[in-house]
Amino acid sequence: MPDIPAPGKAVRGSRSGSPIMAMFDLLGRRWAMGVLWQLYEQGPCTFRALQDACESISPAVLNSRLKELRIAGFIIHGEGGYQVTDLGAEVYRALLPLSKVSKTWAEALANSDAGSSSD
Amino acid sequence: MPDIPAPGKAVRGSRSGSPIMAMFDLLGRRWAMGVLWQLYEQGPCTFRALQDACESISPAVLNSRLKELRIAGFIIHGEGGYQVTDLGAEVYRALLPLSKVSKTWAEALANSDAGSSSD
DNA sequence: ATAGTGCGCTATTATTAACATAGCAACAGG
DNA sequence: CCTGTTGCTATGTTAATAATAGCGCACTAT
Repeated sequence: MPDIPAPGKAVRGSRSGSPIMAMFDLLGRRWAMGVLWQLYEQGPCTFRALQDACESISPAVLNSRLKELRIAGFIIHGEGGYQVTDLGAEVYRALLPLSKVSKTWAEALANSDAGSSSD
Repeated sequence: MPDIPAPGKAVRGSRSGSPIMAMFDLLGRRWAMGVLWQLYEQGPCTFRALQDACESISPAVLNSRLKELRIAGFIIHGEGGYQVTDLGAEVYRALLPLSKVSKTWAEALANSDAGSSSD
């Protein structure tokens, strides 16, 4: 198991482990944000339900991300299956602005596509 | 050149290409958020200055991320070197809540570490 | 013309992460 | 015992990233 990023320890982009860089290191891995996002939206669910929600994630990667997010304290594996913690929910909410921008992005691309062929 | 994620096209986590999943696919790559973050903080700068700011990014990866972010429309390569676009600045601002949570995370870890040995 | 500098990258090789698929061990119900 | 579901691991393959060296270009000074 590779080391899990955490504030205070050397991470990608910051040898001193600045919190934001540790966060980037943790969430900047394949499926990390997607898993957290889906887990929040689905509510507590099983490994396989989460795997389904992600459409095409392999169990090995899902397990890695779950382990990392669990050690980070963003999710737990309790009664009703996997679920986000309070901290995890905060992270989810911190991703909401990104969702908003992504829609702006989609519109910007739609406009530039429409304009590039006719004008 | 591998394909760059964009809303509307099949991406990791969404075959239909939902904007947020496209965003996750784009930003969920090594260094992607870090590069955008540093570029915004540094202001317009050269390839090598940006490489320095990232402490330990290889030129190949930096170039890949820059290409992807450029195609996405988050950054441009103009007069003063590389710099974020208006859309890129919006993405940066959307990452600010994540920075805030990362500090909460750091404190949570510090507290749990302090408590785990004595209690 | 030549040498030096900084620029944005590319080439190369090695290592690591991720993918895809199959399947295990544990538990529950019948 | 048989079937189904659970969380998860093993395996072989492919893609991504790392680490380092260095290229071609433009500019400057000599």
